[in-house]
Amino acid sequence: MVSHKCVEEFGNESYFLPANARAPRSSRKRRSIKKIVSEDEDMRAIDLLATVAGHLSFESCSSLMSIDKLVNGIEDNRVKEEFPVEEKPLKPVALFEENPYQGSFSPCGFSSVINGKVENEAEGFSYSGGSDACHVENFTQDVKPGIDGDAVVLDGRPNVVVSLGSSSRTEVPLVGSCASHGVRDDVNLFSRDDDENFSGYIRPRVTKSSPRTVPRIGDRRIRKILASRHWKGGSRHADAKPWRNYYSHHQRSYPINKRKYFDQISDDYGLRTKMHRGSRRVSSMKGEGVSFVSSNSHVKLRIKSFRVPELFVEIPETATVGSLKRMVMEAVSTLLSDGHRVGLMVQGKKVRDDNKTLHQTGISQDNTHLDSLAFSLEPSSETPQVLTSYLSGHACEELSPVCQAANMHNVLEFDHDTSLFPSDSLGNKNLTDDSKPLIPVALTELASGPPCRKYKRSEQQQQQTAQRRIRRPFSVAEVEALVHAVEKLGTGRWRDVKVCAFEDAEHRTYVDLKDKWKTLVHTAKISPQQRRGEPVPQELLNRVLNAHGYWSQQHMQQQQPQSINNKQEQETLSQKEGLLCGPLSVV
DNA sequence: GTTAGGG
DNA sequence: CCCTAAC
Repeated sequence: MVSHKCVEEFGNESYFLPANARAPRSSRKRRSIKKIVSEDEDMRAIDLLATVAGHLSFESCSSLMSIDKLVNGIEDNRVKEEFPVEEKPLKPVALFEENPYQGSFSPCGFSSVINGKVENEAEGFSYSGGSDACHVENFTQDVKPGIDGDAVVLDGRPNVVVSLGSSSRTEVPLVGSCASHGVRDDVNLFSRDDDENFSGYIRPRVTKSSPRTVPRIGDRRIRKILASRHWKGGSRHADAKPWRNYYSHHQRSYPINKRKYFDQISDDYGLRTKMHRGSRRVSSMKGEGVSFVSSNSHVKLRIKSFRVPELFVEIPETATVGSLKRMVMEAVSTLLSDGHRVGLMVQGKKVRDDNKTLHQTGISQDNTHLDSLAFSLEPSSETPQVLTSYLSGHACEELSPVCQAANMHNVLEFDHDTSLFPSDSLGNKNLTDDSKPLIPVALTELASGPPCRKYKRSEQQQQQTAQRRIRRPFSVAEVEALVHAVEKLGTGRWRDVKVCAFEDAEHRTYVDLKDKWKTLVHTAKISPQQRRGEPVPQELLNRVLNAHGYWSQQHMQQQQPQSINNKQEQETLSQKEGLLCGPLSVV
């Protein structure tokens, strides 16, 4: 709560309006333009990608089909197991451990799919997506920039590539009958974790006869968009961005079961639940909804089903149904056993802090949002570092043989609930009528001169593709210093704040400070239960609100200088500024 | 180079 | 933390 008294005090003594303070930028209209441009570019990118997907699909004479039924077909074999809460140790796959974010780049750099080509931005090394483009309308598509996976090369041909989440990289040989038919028998599985970190595999393809040069269509802007999308994986906040919405829904865990099946087994689970009432045990991966059964101070949950991360399957149409079933079964089994953990969402928000009590999280016996709780399976790794694995030199070398085995193939995908496709903010109803999940399979050709040499990419690539800085949460001490500085200097003078209070903190830019202040204001406004990370003392948050309110008011008055205001006071206060920088330094 | 704001 | 328009 903002104390009126405090505000008064700040206004009289603690806050200083700089004599040269400029009108707040908020008074300048510019955002609207940017937004329009951005959306437009998004649309262009989408169009391009639609073409790609359509091409790929059409080219391979395949049609999208749901393997939902196939998934159901393996239900009888579904795994019953407990899901350990504790995380399994991550596999040491990251090449650049100091920066887990590097994993966002493909083996030879960032890859994006543009008009059927995959471009490796960093190395100027591209693949091409086969023959002439076919436009297929009403086809939804996706891009998977930066993908991880292990190529399994058998008999010189790629076989099966499965990548499940961040911590599990599993190679599952396909046991299909078509292997003997001389048809490439490769199956790719893609999985997305709950944090929008995509894991998967892009198999480049070489069209031996047409080593054409891949035009670098899609200006850099588009590639940046794609890259940017990928980075969004670290974001914790849902926003209204069309792509964001898309990913939010499609990269989230996907209920492997469908309603039909669910109904069929519901009774079974009811029984089972009773048996385990009050127990921590979870004996099923099924069931989506969760309901409460209250009694005394205990919260009792019934998990009707579990979500597993979305899977993508790529398989030749000549493969047998049986092989596909086995493959899916293996994938699911692997998913459950290899480095996944349980995720919890309450009212649409992921609960990451394992130390919070259920009550603090909002899970209480008097909780009335019975449907607001959801469990999911998710990769045990939060960061996209697995993707890094493909940055290794060996991955690049493995690429070549893979590329040699170009062939048509089909892409199947798990059927999605239409409800999972929200209308985006552009007004596009899921982009297309029978929109399907994206099928970003990059088929390309190896461009001339593979610049992808072992252990040679890092320097050049790191220069070309600026690495995202690691996340460095602000300590309470830093927050304190920031609050103090803003109290004195106000918002809008972030450079001064930096110089005065964070001069020696190399890793804190004034933009960082500005951003932190933004989040602090937000944090101060939300309920303590909704806050995450190291708790900021309420006292500090109160100061944040006070200062924010005060300076906002100052800015308002500057916009509309109706009141003559106290010119002399400003001057007086400005003179004091010099004294303020001393004790604020934070390292 | 800074600032503001959306992502 | 990133990106970028507008200064």
